[in-house]
Amino acid sequence: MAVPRTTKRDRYHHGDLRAALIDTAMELIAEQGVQGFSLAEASRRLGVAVSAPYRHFADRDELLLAVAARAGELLVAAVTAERGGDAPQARLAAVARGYVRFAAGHRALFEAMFGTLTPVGEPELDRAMRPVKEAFQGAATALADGDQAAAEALGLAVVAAAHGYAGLLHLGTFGTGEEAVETAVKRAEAATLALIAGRTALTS
Amino acid sequence: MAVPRTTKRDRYHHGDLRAALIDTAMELIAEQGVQGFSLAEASRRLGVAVSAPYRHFADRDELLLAVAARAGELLVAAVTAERGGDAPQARLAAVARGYVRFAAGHRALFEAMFGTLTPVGEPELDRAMRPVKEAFQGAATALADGDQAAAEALGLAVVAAAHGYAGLLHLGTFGTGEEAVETAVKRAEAATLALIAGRTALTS
DNA sequence: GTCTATATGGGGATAGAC
DNA sequence: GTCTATCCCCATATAGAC
Repeated sequence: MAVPRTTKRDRYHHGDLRAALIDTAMELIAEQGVQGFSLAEASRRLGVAVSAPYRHFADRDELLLAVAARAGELLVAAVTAERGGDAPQARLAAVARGYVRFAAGHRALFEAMFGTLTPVGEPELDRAMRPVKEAFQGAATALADGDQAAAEALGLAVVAAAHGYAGLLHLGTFGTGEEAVETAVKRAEAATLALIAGRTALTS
Repeated sequence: MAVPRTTKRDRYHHGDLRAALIDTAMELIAEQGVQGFSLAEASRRLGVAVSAPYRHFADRDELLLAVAARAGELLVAAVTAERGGDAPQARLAAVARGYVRFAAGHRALFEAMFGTLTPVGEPELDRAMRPVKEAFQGAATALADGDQAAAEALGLAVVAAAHGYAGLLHLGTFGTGEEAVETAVKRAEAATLALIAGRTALTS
């Protein structure tokens, strides 16, 4: 009655359960959100015992942390993929657009990175965010006239704005659907340009 | 051994279980975070059966939604309480400071409002945020020269920035402790001033 | 060292009694 | 409106098979 998991001969060892768990977790989270995800269901999908994951992760949160780190890589990729002209202003605005678009297109993963699960200022999460911040600051450097502190301040301000618009979008402030996404993206871009225009106020 | 709940005679009916549940939930959330909160524990604290809450809330999420709404009221109060001079710029900056300070001082409640729990663009949550946005937009109006759309855009931009700095603070970007809080508050204030200075770019 | 089988305890949720 | 009883799912721990 029971369906055999593989025709040949079930390998006793999965092979790469750790990576498979992260992949499956990301799928489940994308389908049902973070709270809808369970170790048990991930194990079921992979055809392993519910206790198997504990060979690779101390607990559920540790797996979620690994997921958040992977999501961070995807976010970096999304942010650097968005292209927009050569002018420094345009590049920084493009990064902000990419950030909001990622949040819109991968809502559950985005929430997995920043959601409640965060125990207490998890250093792993800040580490995952570092490349993202660097992407923003890299684009901001050209606008800072060699002033390191100014570049850092501008980059962070644009990250914060993009992050905030993403949050408002998820709250429904701009409505729902593709139209809402575009509104949020446009607003984040405009705010980026405004921050650039008024950037002398950032380092008072 | 068991402590009687009332000296006189335990009323079979609690009286105002709904309100008591919201209060207790806020306490538990403040103590242990959102994920650490359970209906069962709240029921235990109130001396009622675990099934009693279901007369007042459809499920756990519905109670959390009520908590988020209450947290929103506290946030509005915190935001309007922060005073800072008469100049429109100073008032708007004060609102932003209040927002970040609230996020810092009531982290768990703040996360309860914006955390993962949000099913899908819950309208209740956006409703809870509306007064907050209005507080920002009210302060922004004086800077918009009677332009309604400009006031709305500026207000939202400042909300977004404040929200973003709050998120970065919780991630540990500015470190931990009171020092980190002050850094985030200062940065949010500076970003507000920068957005004001460059606000013509917001409504292109 | 990696996975299975199994057991414990807790929490969410429902049905029917009071 | 609340309680008791009940079910199911899940996180986690332990012992043992491979």
